[in-house]
Amino acid sequence: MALAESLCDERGVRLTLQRKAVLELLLESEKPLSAYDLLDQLRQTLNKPAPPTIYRALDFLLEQGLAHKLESIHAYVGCLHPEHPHAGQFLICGDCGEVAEVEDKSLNESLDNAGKAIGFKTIHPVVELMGTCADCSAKKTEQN
Amino acid sequence: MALAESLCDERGVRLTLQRKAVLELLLESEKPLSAYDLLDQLRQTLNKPAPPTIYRALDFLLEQGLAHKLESIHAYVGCLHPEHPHAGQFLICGDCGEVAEVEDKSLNESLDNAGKAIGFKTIHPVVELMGTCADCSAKKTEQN
DNA sequence: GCAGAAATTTAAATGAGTAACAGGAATTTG
DNA sequence: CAAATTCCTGTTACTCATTTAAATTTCTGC
Repeated sequence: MALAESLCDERGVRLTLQRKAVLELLLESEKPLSAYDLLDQLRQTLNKPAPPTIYRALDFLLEQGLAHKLESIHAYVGCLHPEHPHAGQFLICGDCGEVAEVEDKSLNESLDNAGKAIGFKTIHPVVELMGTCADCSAKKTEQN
Repeated sequence: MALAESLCDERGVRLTLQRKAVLELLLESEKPLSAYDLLDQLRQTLNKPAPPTIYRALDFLLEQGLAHKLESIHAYVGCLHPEHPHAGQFLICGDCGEVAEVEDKSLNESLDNAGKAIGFKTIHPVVELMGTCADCSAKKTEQN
């Protein structure tokens, strides 16, 4: 969080109240939050935000690399290491809803190569693996 | 299309009128179609379908591996080789909107491995690369 | 303090997807 | 063939997600 502030300072962009509020919620929550989750939670603290407020804040955070959007579940997570731009991968557990962000070197290389054969220039890769996390796998085998 | 029919026959599932209509539209269109695009187009031929009709047909096609959903743009494409289940990757051009489906061996391996380190079991990988296709890249450099 | 830019609020519309329930066609089973 | 079951379709209405447009406020540099 302090890191986020100093980053914005360096870049000369403003981390305003609602932007900070949204980022805080995302970082505190272990699970990804949808835009409407954020809306509901912020209704209690800030002065009655409407959808555009949230979406603008989210757009800002995404641009600055402070948050990520998970396309396959329409939800957002805070980024844990926003200091360098990066293309992460997300492991999304369908049972408990938790998400792990990883950055696999060889996977990134493969991604780069995948398009090259046909001259495709990748700008933003979306890699989201839907499945079951270690904890939930263990719970399942226990039950049987 | 004939392939789709014989596949459904083998599996003992029914490729009904509206399912076939949706699949035809997807296969004919070079670009992905959103559920509402399909809705508009089918309004002219079929008898006034409502959203659930489309979504049910799409669900069926997805289950049978006859179509794919592109999560990052909320659109659907017909699958070109539905005979074996597979985990494809999609290259989506942000300029012209065209989509190429590829299946990269080493990429698939990397995907498998990415989760293993932390015991994550991948069920359905979503890999969509947003970028610029060869044609559109060429057009851009021409202009400058 | 003031002009201009950036950010926010408000209201309203569109796009995406789902729930619930009633009605029909098709296939099985007696 | 008729009854029972299942699967597919139609309709209405709703929720969630996202964007547009316009009016207003807040901030920053001069």
